Amino acid sequence: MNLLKQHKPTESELEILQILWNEQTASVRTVHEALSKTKDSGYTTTLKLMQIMFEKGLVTRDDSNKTHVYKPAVTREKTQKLFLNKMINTLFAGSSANLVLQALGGHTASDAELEKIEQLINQLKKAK
Amino acid sequence: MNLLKQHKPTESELEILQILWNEQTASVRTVHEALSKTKDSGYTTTLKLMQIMFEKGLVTRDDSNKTHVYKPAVTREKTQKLFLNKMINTLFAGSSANLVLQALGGHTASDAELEKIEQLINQLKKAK
DNA sequence: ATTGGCATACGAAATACATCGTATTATGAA
DNA sequence: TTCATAATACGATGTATTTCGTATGCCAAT
Repeated sequence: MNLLKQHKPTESELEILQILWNEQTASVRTVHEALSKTKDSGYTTTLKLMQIMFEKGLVTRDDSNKTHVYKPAVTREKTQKLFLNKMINTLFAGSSANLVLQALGGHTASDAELEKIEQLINQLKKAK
Repeated sequence: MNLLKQHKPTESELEILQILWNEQTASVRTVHEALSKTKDSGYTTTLKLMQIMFEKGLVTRDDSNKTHVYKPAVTREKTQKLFLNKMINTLFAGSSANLVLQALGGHTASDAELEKIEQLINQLKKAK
């Protein structure tokens, strides 16, 4: 239970974080309801997971009321970066560009999204 | 032990696959030597992992000699795609463009790499 | 032929993760 | 007040993963 460094969330923890990031704030019940759409595990499973996440420092909670209210304690961006780094290192030989090429190749992005990416590239090129 | 669908390699298995992808072909000894640079677990640990990977179908091996020779049975590309998909879904709200933006933002890519990405984007735009 | 070294096979322990059942507690309605 | 409902706490189980120790076989050099 390291409180200093960001824990690498597990698969299930990520599913829960996703919901918290969207809702900002949620009870176990709310999270469980949302999870149920794509998964079928019991309520106490969700509860237990969120309790563990609390111990790990992945979420905070307000327990002043009977029904505790949870918030994410790590940002989506930081977590994305954590996993991207890991992935770039273990799967893309350290090259972020490799990852980008693979991601763009395999999945279709909308025109608007492509525009955004192009803009970012132009910015990056200017910054040199 | 599903022989049909690609297994999702574990963390340790990915480390081994990386080495096999680079070397094309390697004995347990070779893999273990390479692993030792960044990790310190025993030789039999590496051996056992590679045996399990063989059972899962992640690698093939030639056991006609005393020292078995292993090859990757899954491609780097397929595996990259596997993890990218998972990641895009669980961390980037299903948007590959989000992932690309984050990856480009956080890591610096070389000019040449940016060029390649730009070219790909142009191709994608034309294809519509 | 013996022996030392390196290889594989395999069982078993240690850890992490996901899941659930049961006990207990708080709350609001009858 | 009593009781049903819904929430939390927590222990226990099951499974996957990582790790290692020990047994055993093979081969080459003495």
